[in-house]
Amino acid sequence: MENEKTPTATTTMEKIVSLAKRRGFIFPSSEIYGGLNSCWDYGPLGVELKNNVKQAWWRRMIRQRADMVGQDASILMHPRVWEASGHVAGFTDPLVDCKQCKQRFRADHLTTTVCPECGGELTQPRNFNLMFKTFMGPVEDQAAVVYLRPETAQGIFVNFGNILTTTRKKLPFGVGQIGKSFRNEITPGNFTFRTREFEQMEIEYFVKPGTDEEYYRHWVEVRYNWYLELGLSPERLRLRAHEPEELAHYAKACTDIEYYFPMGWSELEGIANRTDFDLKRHSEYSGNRLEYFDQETNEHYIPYVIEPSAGADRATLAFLIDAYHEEPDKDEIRVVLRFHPELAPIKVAVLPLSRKEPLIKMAEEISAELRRYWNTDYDDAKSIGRRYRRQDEVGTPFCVTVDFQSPEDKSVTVRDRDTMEQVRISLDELVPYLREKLG
RNA sequence: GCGGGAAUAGCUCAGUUGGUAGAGCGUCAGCCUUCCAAGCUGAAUGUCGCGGGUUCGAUUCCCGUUUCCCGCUCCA
Repeated sequence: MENEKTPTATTTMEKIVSLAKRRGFIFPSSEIYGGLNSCWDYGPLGVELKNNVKQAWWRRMIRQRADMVGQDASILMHPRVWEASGHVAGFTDPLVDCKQCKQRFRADHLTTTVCPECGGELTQPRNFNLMFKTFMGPVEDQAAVVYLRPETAQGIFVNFGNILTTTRKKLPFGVGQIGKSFRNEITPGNFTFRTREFEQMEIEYFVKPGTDEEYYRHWVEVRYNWYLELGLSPERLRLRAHEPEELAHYAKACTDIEYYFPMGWSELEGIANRTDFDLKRHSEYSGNRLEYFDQETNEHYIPYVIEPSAGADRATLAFLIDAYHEEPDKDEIRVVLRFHPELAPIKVAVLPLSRKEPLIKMAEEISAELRRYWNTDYDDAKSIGRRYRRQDEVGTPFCVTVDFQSPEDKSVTVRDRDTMEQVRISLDELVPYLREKLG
C-alpha cells in the first residue's frame, strides 16, 4: 500500500463516525449547540476503549519495566517553561496568503515578496501562535498569562531532578505520563485524528550521551511491537524515518510509526532523539543544573533523551478502524469489531435465552459475579441472534448464554465472537475459563 | 484560514414548484420464541444545524453563521 487516497476513504471514515455515534463510542462535543470545531466526547463505550488503550500503554511501558516510572504533571506550567522549550518562538508561524491563487505560505520560508506559485499579491504576514493562552487568577492581567501545555514532555523535563532524587534511578531510565495537551492547529480534522485538545502518552528516556542511538533503535522497536501485540494489522503499520530537513528544532533523529488510516498513511507516534536540548535549556533558563552524576566514571553530564511520543486518541482511532469488519451473513451484513480482548470495552455479555424464570434470576446472578472482574453487559431483549449481533457490533469477545439446561445442571454456553463457536461449561469453571481468555 | 460539497428522527435517506414532515433500519413495551439481525401488535423521538431577512406564511428563497466531509498548508 502506497501513500494514496483510496476511493473508499470517505465512506470508511464515515462508517466509523456513524458507528461511533450510534453505539456510544464518540459524540460531537456540545452537539445540542451545533458542535464545537475539532472537539469530540468519548461516550460510555469510547471511554472504556480509550482507558483500555491507556492502561495497556501504562502497564507495558511503566509497570512492567524496572527502568521506568510514571508521573502526572499539571497542564498549566510556569510561562518560562515555554520560553526555554522554544515553543514561544518556535510555535509562532507567520503566515501569508496569496490573494490570487489562495495558497498559504510560511512567511519565514519565502524568499520573494510575491506568490512563488502564481506571482500574485500576498497578504500581510499574520502570526499564528499554536499555544492556547489563558489567565491565571480572576483578573485578566497581562502578568498572569499562562499557556495550556502544547505537549506533556516539558512536565517531565522540569521534574528531572525531583524524580532522580526521589527514585534513586540510575541511567538509563525513563519517565512516562499520559495527559491532555492543547494546540491551536491550523487545520484540524479527520474525525479524532487531529484535534486541538488531545491526549498524549509520552516517555522521556534518559541515557548517557553516546548510547543514545542504541536506545533510539530500542524504543522504535518496543513501540512498534506494542501496536502489533494489541492487534493492529502489520500490513497497515509502518515505520518512516524523518529526513534531516524535516526534523524539529530539538531533534537529532526521528522515526514515525504510521498507520494506514482511511485518509492514507498518517502518524500515530513519533520516536525522537531530543539529545540534551531540553535539559540544557531548562538548566540555562532556570539556573538549576539538570545534570546526572555518574558514580562509575565520576563525571557530571547532561543526559540525552529518547522520546517516544504517542497520541492516545490516534491510537484509539486506529484500533477502532482496524477492528472494523463487515462480513456477509445471509442477505445481511454483519458488522464486527475485532478488538484485542484487552482493549474491548465490554469483555463479556450475559444473555438469558428466555425471559422466563428461573433463567432471568440465574443470568442476573452470573452477571453480578462477572462484573466483579470485567466490564459486563446484560441483555435479555429480543432474539438471541439479534443480541449476538449487538455484541459483535461493539466488539464484545465473549457471550455467556443461559439456556433451559442451565438451571438444571448449573452450566452455561460461552460463545466466541471470532469463531462463533460455543462451548458448554459448568458454572464453577466459568470465571477461570474467561480469565484464561481475557487475562 | 482559502476553495468545493453537505446538514431533515439514534442511523441511512426521501420530501415539500413556499402552506410547519415521512420511509427503512434501530430503540422501547407486550405476545411469541429452546442459540446467530424471524414474526405479530403497539409506542416514543424532529424547534428540517443555528441566527436574521423577504413573505399572510420559510424546512423550502436570500444573507450571515456553526459543524462535518474532500482538496491546499501543519502536527502527536
